[in-house]
Amino acid sequence: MSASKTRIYFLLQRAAHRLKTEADAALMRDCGLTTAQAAVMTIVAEHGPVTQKYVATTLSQRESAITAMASRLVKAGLISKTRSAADSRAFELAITPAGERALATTRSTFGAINAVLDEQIPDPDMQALAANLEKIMVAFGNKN
Amino acid sequence: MSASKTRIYFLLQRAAHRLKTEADAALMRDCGLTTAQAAVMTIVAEHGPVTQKYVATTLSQRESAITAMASRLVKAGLISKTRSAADSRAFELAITPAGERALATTRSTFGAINAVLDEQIPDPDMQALAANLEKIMVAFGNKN
DNA sequence: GCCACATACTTCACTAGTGTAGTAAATTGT
DNA sequence: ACAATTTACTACACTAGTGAAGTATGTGGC
Repeated sequence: MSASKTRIYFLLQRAAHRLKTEADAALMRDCGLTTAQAAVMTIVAEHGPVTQKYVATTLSQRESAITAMASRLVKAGLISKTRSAADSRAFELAITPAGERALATTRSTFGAINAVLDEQIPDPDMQALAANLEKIMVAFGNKN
Repeated sequence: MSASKTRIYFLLQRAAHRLKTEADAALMRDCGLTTAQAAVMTIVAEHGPVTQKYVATTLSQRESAITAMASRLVKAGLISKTRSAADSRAFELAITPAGERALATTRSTFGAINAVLDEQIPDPDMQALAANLEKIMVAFGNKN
């Protein structure tokens, strides 16, 4: 079963879209966040003060996407954005206490989603899935 | 390796996003289409005249997304949109000759993308990946 | 020291999707 | 037969991304 026979491109996109839509609805209901916001906030929270460029590269996105996302998160009081002392072109993004609290509430929501995934895809298959997705990441990208 | 340990949610989203971005760029360069447009046109071309509801359900999207997409495709002359004789609430979407030609040019572009995927993920693994993505489709959705 | 280039970010027009609230046509129950 | 409900689609405000063009700051070569 080659890529073309499995129509793997569209299958991957549809699976990702369905999962995203479900996760978005659950996260919005439980935490008032979108999954895209949670992704950025997780990076900011885990890797200390980071530049927008760092977030963009980590998420394989353009800087302009992060400009818009950061302004929404700052407006919502979830992250802070201050000029870097070391490089006055750059900004430092940091998580706020409110952001930390919001992020904490996402754990159980993602926990529930992961539980459904674990139920449907047991351990060795999950590992294989992760490995195959990593291979796709390698095949397409790291042209950062 | 459970879902949470592999961070499977974000891994899947990033892999899908990278692949989509690459495919979008290649398709725009070669055929002047986006992958989202190609997805809708493929459905319209393969399943004869279809309603917008059918396209929305097939792609796990809302009808409002198809309203907007259809109007862009009609504007570009790639599909036609006519009132259904059987149900005058509904429309019938059909591919135009220009749409057919545009869609034909996408084959080799998707062929090239599939070749990269096949190179990175050989046969048995590709089959496993497809099966696991199908499981995600089952776990999240078919609430149509 | 300065000029050319690279880097960090912004802005804008665009595609593409959700979700809610609406309209008009079809269907169903009694 | 006709009211209530469902269905197919639209409109709108919103999030979220690309890609191209622009600004301002940093950096390396000479």
